[in-house]
Amino acid sequence: MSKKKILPTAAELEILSILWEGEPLTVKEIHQQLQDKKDIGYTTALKIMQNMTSKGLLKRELSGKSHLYSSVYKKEDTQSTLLERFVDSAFGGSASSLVMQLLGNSKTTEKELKEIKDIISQIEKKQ
Amino acid sequence: MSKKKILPTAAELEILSILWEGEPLTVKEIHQQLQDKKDIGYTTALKIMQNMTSKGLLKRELSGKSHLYSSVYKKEDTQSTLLERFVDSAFGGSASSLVMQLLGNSKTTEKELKEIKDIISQIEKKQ
DNA sequence: ATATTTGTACGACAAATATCGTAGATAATA
DNA sequence: TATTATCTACGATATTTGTCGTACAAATAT
Repeated sequence: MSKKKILPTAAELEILSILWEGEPLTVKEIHQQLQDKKDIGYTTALKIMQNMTSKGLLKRELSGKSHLYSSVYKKEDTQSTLLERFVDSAFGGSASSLVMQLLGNSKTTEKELKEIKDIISQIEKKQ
Repeated sequence: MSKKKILPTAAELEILSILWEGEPLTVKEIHQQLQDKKDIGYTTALKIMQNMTSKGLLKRELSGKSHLYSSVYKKEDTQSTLLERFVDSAFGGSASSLVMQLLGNSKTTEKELKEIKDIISQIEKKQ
């Protein structure tokens, strides 16, 4: 038992986020997209992605001279695991108090509020 | 402008969580409570708390021979900042998709669902 | 007065992460 | 063919965090 979950670090998550929008990608493409956010060297991006591959977060295939990378785990699965851990560590396991913070936060727009409402009424219907 | 926010690490957050339940506390008291979760040495807890004090996460006052520690930032403020960063990094800034994950998660109980609903209708009333 | 307990301070160390430089291989080009 | 560009592989290094051990000071107990 106990397949211990490998969770991405902050830098790794940035790379995963890019991949989830359109896999597979080369290191070059990832590096270019990363430039929008922060300024790191090509080999840094490469190294991180190589490490992620060793850890089992990414897989890759040869394409000509270079590699095409894609994520091993689905976006939703990774998000769900990260979220679970976050609720536990930052909100003592209370999902509702997390949502309370979220809705009290000025950054949560009215549009998002409506979306959240809709989600809830849909879930209610199912039960 | 731009006082950069100091965010607690995982280990630091555990200590903060204890403090938020009843400040101030001594290192000894914190260390004892930490034992429930994990087995670390006294000086480890001490060192982390000293580092947190340097960083500005904790403040302390002398009380006899020992120090009484308390948190500098309110629970809600820290949670809010952590949450904001988490939404950005793990959910591309979309709070509603975070809530969707949360509500789809089997670990979210029906009681929590109701609480979340109540929060939302309260917020709606205000607007 | 001496020994023990209780606390802090400080330094050492390991692990994980992030960062990059350089080397070497292959492909494209001049 | 010789040069340049493009990639990967492989260290080297810095930073952060977590972890203690040891030393030292002060209070307490014997």
